[in-house]
Amino acid sequence: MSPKSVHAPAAMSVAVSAVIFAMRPDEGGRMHLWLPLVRRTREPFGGRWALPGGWVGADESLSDAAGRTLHETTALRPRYLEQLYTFGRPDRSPPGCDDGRVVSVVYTALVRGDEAEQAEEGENVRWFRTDALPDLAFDHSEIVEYALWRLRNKIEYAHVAFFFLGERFSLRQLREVYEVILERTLDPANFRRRVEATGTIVPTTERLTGGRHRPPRLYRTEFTLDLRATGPSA
Amino acid sequence: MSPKSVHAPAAMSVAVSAVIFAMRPDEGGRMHLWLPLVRRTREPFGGRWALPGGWVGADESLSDAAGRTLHETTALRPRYLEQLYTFGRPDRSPPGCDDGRVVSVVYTALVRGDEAEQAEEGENVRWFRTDALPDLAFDHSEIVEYALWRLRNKIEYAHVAFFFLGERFSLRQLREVYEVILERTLDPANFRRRVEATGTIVPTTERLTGGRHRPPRLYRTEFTLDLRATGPSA
DNA sequence: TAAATAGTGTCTTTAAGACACTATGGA
DNA sequence: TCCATAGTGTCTTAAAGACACTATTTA
Repeated sequence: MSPKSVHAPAAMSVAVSAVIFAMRPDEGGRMHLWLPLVRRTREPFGGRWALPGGWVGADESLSDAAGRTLHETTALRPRYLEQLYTFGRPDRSPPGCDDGRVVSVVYTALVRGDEAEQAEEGENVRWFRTDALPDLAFDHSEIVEYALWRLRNKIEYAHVAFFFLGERFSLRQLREVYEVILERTLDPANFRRRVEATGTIVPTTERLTGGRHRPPRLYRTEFTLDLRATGPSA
Repeated sequence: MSPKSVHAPAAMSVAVSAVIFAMRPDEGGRMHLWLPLVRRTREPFGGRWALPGGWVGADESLSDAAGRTLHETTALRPRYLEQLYTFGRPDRSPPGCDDGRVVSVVYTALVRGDEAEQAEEGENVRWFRTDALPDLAFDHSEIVEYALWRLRNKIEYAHVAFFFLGERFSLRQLREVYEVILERTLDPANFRRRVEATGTIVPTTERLTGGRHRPPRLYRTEFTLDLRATGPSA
């Protein structure tokens, strides 16, 4: 038997959240993926960590709302912001929750490591390594898992790695982004050939000095994300 | 200057729509991609064709709502239903529209050709070839374009072609699905090798008789879509 | 036996991976 | 001069494509 048809919209709130990824070294200098979480100050899940987010304004697009709310909590302004998935199970919030039913449109954002440094951190905002996350509020653990899965797939066929890096980068830095996300090492020689063949990077005359070894050439990319390629401009 | 922060949810309605694809021959026997549209009986866009859809019930998941509303209008029960994208620009509905602001979670569904035959058709529900669509209501033309783009990409790496076919199928039928979606011909020999190598199809002892030529072997697949691979169970 | 499609074999091209080797700046 | 990493060359393997060829059923 089918459920009854619905002739009028039900009462529902629309929220946005963001999974914000950054590539940063740990204390030992090893690179990892990190994301910022905010501590909930209210029930439900008071005290638990959650993805940054908030309500969508009446005259605001979903992506604008995602950009605004993540800026309000983390002070970040990512260059990359893409819709990930919309979560709307009726039981997402525990029973007796004030907010009623909430549909969350979740975005993935990518920021550079140096941007992440500048991001405000405090008692209620903190960066976590993706391989050492606490149990999150709501279904946010599941959401992060899915965002990681999508990022790993996406990096294989889309030019998203550049969003983790600055204007100029060495091939080692680029390779490190791939290695951390794919969780395996890549042959430097083969990686170089592959990425050079795609034609998405351009060598500059600059070199990266400071290491105690031969300084690598720096590259740049004119590549700017075509949003039509990843999702409509919505 | 940033927009003001939003401390309470705004009034918004959540709707679902479905882009339902089927593979069917035209009068001349040539295969094409088709989708069912419904004629709007109310303003805005009264008389224009639109994607089937409706409101999300208060205690209904988004995918359940998508399945229910598309069944109500087309009588179809697709085996494949996947979230495509969520559209929420504030100006999606023309000004002065009764429904207020609407956020639409759009799903893609795949059905077999013989199922499509059974689907009710009438004055207000009709199948259209994807290469000969009228101007649709709202932003639905843009949505269909994006769904087509995603389908073309998806068929390259995911096992979605089987959802267009019945329990048993010849390699030619499978190849035809690929050819129609990718809009190019594929070498039969190389296609056979490629699809056999993936191990997703199993030969049966049956053959497809009736043609005036050597009858092809029929294959089947135990493959059932793992929804975790395409999107979380939401 | 002719038409038509099923199905096989094989050569070429291209991309990916393994890995040895040379190059060069800094301590 | 040695160390560490940058960067090159080359061989092997696997996959994709082109295309000739054989096989089998129905009209």
